[in-house]
Amino acid sequence: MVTIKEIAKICEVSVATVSNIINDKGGVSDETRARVLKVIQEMNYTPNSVAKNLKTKNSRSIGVIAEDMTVFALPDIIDGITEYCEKEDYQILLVNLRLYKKFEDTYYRDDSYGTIVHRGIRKLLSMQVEGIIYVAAHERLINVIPERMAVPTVVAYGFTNRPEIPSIVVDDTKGAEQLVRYLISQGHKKIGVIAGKKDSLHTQSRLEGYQRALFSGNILYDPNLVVYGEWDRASGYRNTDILIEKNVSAIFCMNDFMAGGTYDRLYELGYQIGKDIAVAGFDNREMAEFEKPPLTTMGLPLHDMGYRASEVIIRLLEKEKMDAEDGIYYVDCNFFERESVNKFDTQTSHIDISYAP
Amino acid sequence: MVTIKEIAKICEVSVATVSNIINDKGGVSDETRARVLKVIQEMNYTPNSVAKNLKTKNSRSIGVIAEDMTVFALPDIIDGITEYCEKEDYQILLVNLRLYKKFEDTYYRDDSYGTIVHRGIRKLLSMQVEGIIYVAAHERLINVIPERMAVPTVVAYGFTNRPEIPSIVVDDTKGAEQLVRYLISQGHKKIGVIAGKKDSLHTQSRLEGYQRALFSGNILYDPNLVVYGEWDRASGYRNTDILIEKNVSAIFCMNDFMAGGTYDRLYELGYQIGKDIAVAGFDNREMAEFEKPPLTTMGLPLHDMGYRASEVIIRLLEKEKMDAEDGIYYVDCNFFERESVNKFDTQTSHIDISYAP
DNA sequence: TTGTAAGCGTTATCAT
DNA sequence: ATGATAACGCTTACAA
Repeated sequence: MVTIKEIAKICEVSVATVSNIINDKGGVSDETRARVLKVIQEMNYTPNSVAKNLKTKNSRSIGVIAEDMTVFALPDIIDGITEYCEKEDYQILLVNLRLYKKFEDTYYRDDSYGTIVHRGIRKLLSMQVEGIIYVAAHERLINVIPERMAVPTVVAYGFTNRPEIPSIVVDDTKGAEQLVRYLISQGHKKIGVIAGKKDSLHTQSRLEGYQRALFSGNILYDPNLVVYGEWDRASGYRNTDILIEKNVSAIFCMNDFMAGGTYDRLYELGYQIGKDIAVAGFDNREMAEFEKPPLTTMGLPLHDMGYRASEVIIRLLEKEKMDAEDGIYYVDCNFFERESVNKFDTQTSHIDISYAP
Repeated sequence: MVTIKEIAKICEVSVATVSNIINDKGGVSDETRARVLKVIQEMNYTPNSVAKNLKTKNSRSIGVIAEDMTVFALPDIIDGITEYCEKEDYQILLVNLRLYKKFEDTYYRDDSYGTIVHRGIRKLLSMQVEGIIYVAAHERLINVIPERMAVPTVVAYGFTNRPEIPSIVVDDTKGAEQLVRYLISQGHKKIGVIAGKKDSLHTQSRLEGYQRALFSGNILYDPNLVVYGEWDRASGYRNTDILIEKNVSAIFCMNDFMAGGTYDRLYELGYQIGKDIAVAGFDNREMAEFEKPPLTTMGLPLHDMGYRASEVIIRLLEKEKMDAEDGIYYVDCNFFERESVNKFDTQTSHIDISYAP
């Protein structure tokens, strides 16, 4: 690798001059600048940013800790991170914890993986990253970030409860509210819910969104219309019957997988989705588009959360104040209107197989 | 950040001694070692690897250039890369080119994106990566890698035609052969193929695998039984009729999307997949598992390719010779036997709606 | 306008 | 067994 010293020697100037030219400090004659630039070009010289970093103490790099790259949310989040970082000319050091691969679905119950996280952080810090973005594999409370981090840190797709460590999360409540408002706008009043696991943050927020939409639509909230699933297709299938018995005209499933199960069951029961009954999902997983009929769903703002996370951390690096007082940034979902929601006409009753109360 | 100098001062030894202790050079009394180690612990000192890198000229980091993180193949490939790199204690610098986002599906027709790639490479090189892994978004000939790369380079999920730049690719031929052999083992002889685009490398290799399987099964290769699609669901749907007219007992779709289209059409036609007729896919996309019935398919060895890519490049760094003579490493697919392939009994004829020749 | 030299945090050589 | 010191490639006062 050619160094600044060699360029200087060839040009018969000092390294300081070369350095000044590279970094656009003034005070260099046009003649020498041209000569030096030409040689730099010819020699294909690129400054060694390790040396530069050592001297100037800014690495223009940020560390990204991914709980598990292969979980569906991560690639888009990281994509968003990289987009903004590229604009601001920051490099990314990636640490993939592979938590799902290592512990399957259980790692987040205790904090036993804390030491793995700490190791990742140390590594990144030793490489002089200026900030760290921790990307959770699913949204929950992240409490493995050490006290007194040496560099600004933000958590994407997870909460921290610590104002000094901003979190970037999905605005589940608003997303669900918007989705259910849409259902209501199509004439639905009796809207069943297949919720996720009861202790999930997503479940709680989305339920609140549902309740808000009902309220603003002047519809009584009937707790009997919400049942809890396990986020998987089977539980969507299983819970559909309960809601059908209650004679709902629309079913809001809190994720697309469960909506898939609802599709399956509804199909067996002889319903035509998008005609006899409405189904809506959440997340906008790849399959949503390929269901028959294509599933209307509320897409997670994965890319936008990553983008926002970069914005927040880079603003932190540049010492500007944050705008979210409590350090929580809610990012809006994206609505995908497809074909699974029919207009509901109160006059026309739909197929009714209710067991009658 | 605490430095080695401060540790030295506190311990009243020289920095050289501290350095020797950290790096396990001998010649230090147990007494001082213990004392220094204790202080290092207490002060939570981590060596600055930028400085270390500058001095020793090995960064233990490799650059990963991803054509587009959000394309389905990439996360698993990168996961494989990170797994091996973690074992070997190499760090990853990630550059996400975002080619699909920037150019949609056309960028790979010309090499106009070459300058974007070069910029990424320069950046990585300036950060002193010891090697570069280029990860293509879909398998094809990659000819944007500059001549005379300053560090070892390998391409994952793409060909280079340059022995000095090894490529890691899917063994499509073997995968297809294995899949079709399986079909044959289930009694199928008249096996239709919905191929991908005719000019695709995947199509050509998978077709060869099909032919090899037929040959070893002593079955005549009938070119009329292969039709070409566009890799999308619609073309699977459309081409199904052609094959059905030919009275095939099994359909091998060269990807899962087209298999989905075949499912749709077969369903309309009144066939029971996995009973009246067999369907097999390729790729093992997420949806394959959720089709009804679950689709038997040949999974792409994404993770394994990434893992192998790291192995190859790290071996290159350590100057060991490669084992693939021409620099191409074929990685085996993984078979997923599910429920879409029935045993075919020659005695029993299946539903026949052929238009009769 | 250009050059000299110190220093960033390490490791490595050579003394002591 | 330990320490002084040069060097890695760069930036930056400051001097010329």
